[in-house]
Amino acid sequence: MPLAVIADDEKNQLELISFHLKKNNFDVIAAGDGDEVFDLIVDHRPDIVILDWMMPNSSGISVCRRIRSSKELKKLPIIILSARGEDIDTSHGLSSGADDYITKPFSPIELIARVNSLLRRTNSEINSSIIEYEDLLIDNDKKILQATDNVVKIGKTEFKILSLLMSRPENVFSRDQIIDFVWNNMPDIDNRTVDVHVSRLRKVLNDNYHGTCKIHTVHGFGYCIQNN
Amino acid sequence: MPLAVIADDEKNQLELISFHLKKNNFDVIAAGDGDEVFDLIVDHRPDIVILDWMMPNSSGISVCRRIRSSKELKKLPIIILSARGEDIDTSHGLSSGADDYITKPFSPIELIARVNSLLRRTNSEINSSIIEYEDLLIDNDKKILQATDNVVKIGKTEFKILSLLMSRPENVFSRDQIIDFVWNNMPDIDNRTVDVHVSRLRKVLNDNYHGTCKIHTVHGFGYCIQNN
DNA sequence: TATTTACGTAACAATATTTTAAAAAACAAA
DNA sequence: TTTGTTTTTTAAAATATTGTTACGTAAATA
Repeated sequence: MPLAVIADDEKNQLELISFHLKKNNFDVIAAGDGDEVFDLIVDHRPDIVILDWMMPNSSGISVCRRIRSSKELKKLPIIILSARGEDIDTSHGLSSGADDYITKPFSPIELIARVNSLLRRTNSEINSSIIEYEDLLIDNDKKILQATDNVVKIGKTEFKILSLLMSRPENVFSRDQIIDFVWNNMPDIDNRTVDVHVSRLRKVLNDNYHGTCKIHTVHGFGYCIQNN
Repeated sequence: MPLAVIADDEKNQLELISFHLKKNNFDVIAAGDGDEVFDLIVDHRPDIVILDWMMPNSSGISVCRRIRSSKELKKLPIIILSARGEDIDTSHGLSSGADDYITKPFSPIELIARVNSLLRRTNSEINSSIIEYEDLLIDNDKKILQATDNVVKIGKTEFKILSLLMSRPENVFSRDQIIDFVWNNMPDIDNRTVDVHVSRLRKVLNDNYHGTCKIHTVHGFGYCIQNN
């Protein structure tokens, strides 16, 4: 669940944006002015920030600048909201570094579309996309699993589970952790379902790959991938 | 720091644009008429050019044509400005080779957004004028697809989709990514629409080309172009 | 050992995804 | 305008994947 920090001094606007983001599976932290928002960003490390152009204390632009000049936050995706015809000259200027601009009024659909689009853009650049362990290789760009050089076809769910396990070899993941990751906290997924997918995954690996590692069951705890 | 050359015969306008670009970390060289501007471009090799439609001596459009017909400058990103009253059909303006087209009056924020967006677009691999993969060749200047040497006629949408896929062979693009690219983040394009265009693309390729690669479906993820 | 709890997996049902033809809508040219 | 082209939506059929159940087996506990 991605986390968005939004800042706008108009309470209505703030609630509206918040509502629509939440409806689309975002966690939302809302701020009413520009000073507040920077601290929130530092504390919570959101995946995206949405800033109103005009705010008390510190304008959207100035927050934006502070973000861009911070080593830690430099790459944080930022969307700026501005009213059409807002007088830019009297504000602190335009040197923003925002990734996208949306002019008010905008439709909720447009907002969500722009937010998602921006996240896709920035994610695909940042994701290193390849996870390797022993002679297994997951390529997230190509969406394939390579086992000792032959490409193995697996379903989306198995793909995600294997990605998770391989992201931290030898680390034991509980079924709940796996459900959180694969199904995004869907509350009504049965634990046994995880077993079934692991079982399928094992079968595929068994049939297509005879390397050194496999998925281990850690009784009472969960699963991990490991040698032996 | 990117360098922009701007040309406008109205001094106020010129200064305004210059001001905002500078605020946004651009270096700016300003020209007052159409003859002057071409020399400046040749001398300074800017990253982007912004031209007024109506100028003494040489119109924006004619400068634009000269740029596009120069081997060296062919790829230079160009934005054309025109007053709302100036009744120019957009297609004519764009067919002169401009990459974007803004009608006055525009807000500074819009200008900056468009400039940045254009720079992002043109920096990416996808817009390099020729994309080759196996025995397929896309020529972005001539807007044609060559399949093993015969020119194949395809629609604009199919052209763009194929461009995207071929820009990163074997990379899987989600339907949403495809929509982002082809329809410019339009929020209300149905995912099924992508399928239809891919379907048509496949048919065209099937009928006109018998090479080694084709468009693969990656169930649950999207499409990619690849051998086999 | 007997009992309880956890795990594995086959088989089936429920879902989801993809393909494509065809209708509707949008667009461009004459 | 009409005509022809391209694009988008729709919907139904074809595929593929996923989730549940049920029951056998294994491991832990007492």
